[in-house]
Amino acid sequence: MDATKESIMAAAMRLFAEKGLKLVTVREICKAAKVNVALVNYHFRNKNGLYQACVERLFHDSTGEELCALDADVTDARSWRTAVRDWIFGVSRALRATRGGAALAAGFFRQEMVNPSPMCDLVRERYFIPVRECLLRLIAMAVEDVHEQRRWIESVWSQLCAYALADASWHPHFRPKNAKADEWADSIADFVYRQVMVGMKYRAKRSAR
Amino acid sequence: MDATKESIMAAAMRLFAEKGLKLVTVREICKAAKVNVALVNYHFRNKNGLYQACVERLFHDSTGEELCALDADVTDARSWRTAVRDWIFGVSRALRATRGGAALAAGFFRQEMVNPSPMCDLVRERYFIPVRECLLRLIAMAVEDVHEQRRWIESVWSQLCAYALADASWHPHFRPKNAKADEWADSIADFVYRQVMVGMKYRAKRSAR
DNA sequence: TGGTATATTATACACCTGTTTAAAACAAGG
DNA sequence: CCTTGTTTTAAACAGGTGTATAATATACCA
Repeated sequence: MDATKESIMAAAMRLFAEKGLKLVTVREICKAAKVNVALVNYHFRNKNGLYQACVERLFHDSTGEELCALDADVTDARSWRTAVRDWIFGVSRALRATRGGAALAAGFFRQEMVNPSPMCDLVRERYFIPVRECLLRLIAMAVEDVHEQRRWIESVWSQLCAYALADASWHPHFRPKNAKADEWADSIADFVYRQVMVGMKYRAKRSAR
Repeated sequence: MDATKESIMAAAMRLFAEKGLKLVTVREICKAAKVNVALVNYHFRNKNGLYQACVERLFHDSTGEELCALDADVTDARSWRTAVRDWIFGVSRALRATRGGAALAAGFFRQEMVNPSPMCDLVRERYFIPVRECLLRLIAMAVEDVHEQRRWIESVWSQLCAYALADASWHPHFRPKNAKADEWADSIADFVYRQVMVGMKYRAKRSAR
């Protein structure tokens, strides 16, 4: 019954994540899913409906749940540091995942970031904002000024996103030769972590909460 | 004579910068240029030829020339600091230009970065690399380790690029309310500058050169 | 087994894509 | 004037796009 529906969604997710809504054709999806062209309209109303279904599923079982709770157990400077580090490495690896659901989410994210579809809002509210909020809470434990907090978030976020946004064919040109892609990316994440550690110092606040 | 040729190129540049090679149609360009559809093939061989002509012109009178010479006059710590600052603000403003040739260059850059065309190499060699090389020379005056130099470049570059890469519709969501776009972007550029100043210290080297 | 609802198929529709062609308009020099 | 070379035009080409339709196949329950 919905075996074909699943087959279509699987192919669609892969292709949409790779090329975005506009550059993927319905026939392309159906050929990859080995089903008739009319079935996407039958099961999903139209191309946009299929895209919408993909986004909703992908960000319903929200990919970044553990990234939103990293600030929960912070009690002292040491746990704060590990939380920050886990967040940075978690986001870094999520954004450049190449396999599994995380890779699909990263693809949709990249597409929506650069070429927003009507589903852009959902992706933002359901994924970006919550994940960033967690980092905001962590940073708020160390930085007083609200604007400075935002600048720090933007700093960390943009450095990690750059890898996901730039097409993969660019990376080799901006990387030391003889350096493996993953190792270099991790070394950059570590650099961001060190930046944060140098730039701010955790201090326990008993005031709010 | 070449009045129509110019008209076509002007319209094409604007549209390519906005939507990229694949999402712009020949008819769309010709309608904007108020010329017949066949003229783009007559004057530029085909759609790709037109795109190629746009890129070549745009990056021939290379937009970022002054950004490549900022390290020339550095003699002491103070001139080094202003050179770094000028580079950061120069690149930041170039990448988010909204008018003139710089805006077109920024658009093509964004498109090539995310959805590379066959002209990607030219854009990289003629624009990215030289501009980044200048920052590399500046950083090399303060940081010994070669890998650390690269990480710094990547750090600065990615933070500035993030603004250009993310679609403009995203920015309002990641910005303090009541903050004007340009002011906020400048404040981020200043933040990057401060990061660099905190992270490294200029020291005169009489060794090489 | 027959009947009904669901799922799938092949095909067609109207429109858009980049590109081509042959005819027309134009320029300028003899 | 006519001729020659260049530019512009309208029309058409072959192929691709999303979507709709009517006919078939399949499932499942009475």
